[in-house]
Amino acid sequence: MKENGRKKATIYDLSLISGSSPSTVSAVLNGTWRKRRIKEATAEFIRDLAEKHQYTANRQAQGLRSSRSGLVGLLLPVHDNRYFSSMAQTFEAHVRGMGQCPIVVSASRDPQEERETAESLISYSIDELFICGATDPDGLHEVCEKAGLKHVNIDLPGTKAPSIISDNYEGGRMLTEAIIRQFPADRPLAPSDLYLFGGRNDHASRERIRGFREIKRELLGGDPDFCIETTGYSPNNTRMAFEAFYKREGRLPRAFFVNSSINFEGFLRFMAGHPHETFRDMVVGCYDYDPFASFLPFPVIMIRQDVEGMLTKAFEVMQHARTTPDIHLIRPELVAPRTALTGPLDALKDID
Amino acid sequence: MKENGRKKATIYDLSLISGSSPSTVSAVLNGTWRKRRIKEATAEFIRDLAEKHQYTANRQAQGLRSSRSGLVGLLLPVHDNRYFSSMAQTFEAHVRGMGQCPIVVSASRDPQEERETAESLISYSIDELFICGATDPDGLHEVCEKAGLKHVNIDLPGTKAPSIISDNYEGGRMLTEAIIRQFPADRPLAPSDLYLFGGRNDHASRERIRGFREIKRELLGGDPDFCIETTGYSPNNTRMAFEAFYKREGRLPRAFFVNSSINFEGFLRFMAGHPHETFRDMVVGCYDYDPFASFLPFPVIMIRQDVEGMLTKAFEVMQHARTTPDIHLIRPELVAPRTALTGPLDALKDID
DNA sequence: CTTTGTTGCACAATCGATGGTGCAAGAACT
DNA sequence: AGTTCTTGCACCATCGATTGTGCAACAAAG
Repeated sequence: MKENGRKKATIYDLSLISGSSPSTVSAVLNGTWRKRRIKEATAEFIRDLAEKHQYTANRQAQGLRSSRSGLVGLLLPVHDNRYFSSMAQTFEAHVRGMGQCPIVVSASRDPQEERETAESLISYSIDELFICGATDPDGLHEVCEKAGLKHVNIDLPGTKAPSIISDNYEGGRMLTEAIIRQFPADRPLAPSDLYLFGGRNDHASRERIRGFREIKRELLGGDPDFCIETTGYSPNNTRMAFEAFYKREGRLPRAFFVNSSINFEGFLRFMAGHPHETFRDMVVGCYDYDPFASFLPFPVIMIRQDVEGMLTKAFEVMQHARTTPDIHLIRPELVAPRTALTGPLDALKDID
Repeated sequence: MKENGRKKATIYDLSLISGSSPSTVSAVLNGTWRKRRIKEATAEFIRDLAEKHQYTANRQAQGLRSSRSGLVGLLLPVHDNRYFSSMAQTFEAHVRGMGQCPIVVSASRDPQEERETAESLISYSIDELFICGATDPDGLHEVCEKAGLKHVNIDLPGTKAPSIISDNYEGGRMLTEAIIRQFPADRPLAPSDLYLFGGRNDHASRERIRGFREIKRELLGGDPDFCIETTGYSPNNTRMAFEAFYKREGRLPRAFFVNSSINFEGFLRFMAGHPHETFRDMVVGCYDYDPFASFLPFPVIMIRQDVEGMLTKAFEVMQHARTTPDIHLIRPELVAPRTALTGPLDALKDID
């Protein structure tokens, strides 16, 4: 009906139609009108007009003037993985709940790319940045700091901004203990039967390994160095580590701990090249949860990090604007084999 | 060293320092300076200054003036799933490759939320919108159209904008045929042995079902209606469908086709409540690929949609600014059981 | 009837970049 | 020397909102 042809209505359009000034229209539509002592009736009238003309504010103009964009960023290593994608899903729900707009980007665990990505987000004047699993949190801190951008670390800690991370030490212990207890007392695990694959020299890996080694010593009475193979985070390197092991030993370890589902995917690649029988009597623990992985043909014990808990804490820390580099540990959850947990997907309304 | 204390440098700052006018600085830094006949030397000088002061343009101001933001949107149903998260990953690479900024959001397969999300993106003046798996593509079309926003549909077609979708009919046939051929000739599948679970009344499901039924008739000589159970896309409804089936029949079908990995997750929930033996001699086909699902304790044949191919096509269509609602079919790939394909993750550099 | 307050709004500067237009200085040409 | 180009840039309006300030009009107080 209206002349709402192609271009969006602005406060100036509404100003002309309503006979009020642009500033009045602006105040009414952004909620500051009481402070400006604008009559209820005027406000009412303008609000109706806005609705009728489907007015929505131009966020760029708003942002330019107020230097707040309404954008909240989440920087991930990658999307394509259950842990990070559920982080994205949960993050989005939080941000939308606050009336802001989520913007999720990945930076491939590359310090340079991390910084450039952050710069790029900053050029859009994002209001806050959640840094998840960054390789170089302190480098990112500098970039953010210089731009006056509030930020917290998630999953991997930095030394200059608050960090919310999984309790990797405890998680490592829980998972390792669960692996060990999976074996009956009559054919118990020897220290050299239990390996750890994956991870690199980051805080998370180190803590998990610390937990792994400690509990091995406690429960198995030993903890040889050669049982630790840090392969980095690439699936292919992980596969090659398993191939090498297999070639060397003629078999797989009776049990092993994989540092993440991405490393576990490397093991899948190994599996693809070997027959079913290779994987009997084997127990795997994985520091990540993936529902399909939980049902593989051998017992897979998993750790599910408390994504909801971590993000809730992260938003809380962000609000209180603490800039002290405290570290908050969030306890993860042990997931028994053959377990299908519910997740963010279950929030979907399923209409047909 | 410089006074680059807290606030970012603007063209005005550089203008003062360089002695050139803001418009000259602007032209130099945005590349239009040749058109404006600015001396090479001047340009050089200003570029150096910009670098020294770490100048980056304020995208909001740019966007406000030019009504182009450099943001490119991808609207997904959900993040938390291998198909969509790999869509996000690939999308991001494309967009970044074009020097733009990706913005990926999900809308839970809810038509209302889809529209509101699009409106919200529009208020940021995004330049293009890729609509993936939308429940109501035509509703979204209207919203975009009204704002003059270029858009294409992916995964689920609309009737008013170009669409790039998986060849669901062919994929349905391929997958069904592969399931059937998994059974040896001496104990072949009967028509009533092969079911289909999941999906709703959308284009993708309909086409897959059409392929499923046709090939059943061709190869098995029959195709009873009761073998189709459309359960929607929620894991829980899918689980309940399997529970009901199991209670009714006292067993599972010898083989079934699940419409998506999300429905497959519903089956996992069923599995969690039943012992291993329940799942012997069973074959599953799933219209989606997940590496872990491929290694479950029974043969799982999967379809991998050609995410890279679909997006490449989508960007191409977007560029050519076709607005005719053509439908482009992209052939998916059949994935044999126990297969670990490489994906976007493999592009990561893995440094340690 | 003046003085002092309050109410309700309009005006105009501003955020940082873009792009049309104008204009001086020097070159080229007659 | 006078006219016409060309070169190289400066000026200024503009995008759509926000916000500090000013000021009528009317009410209340003295």
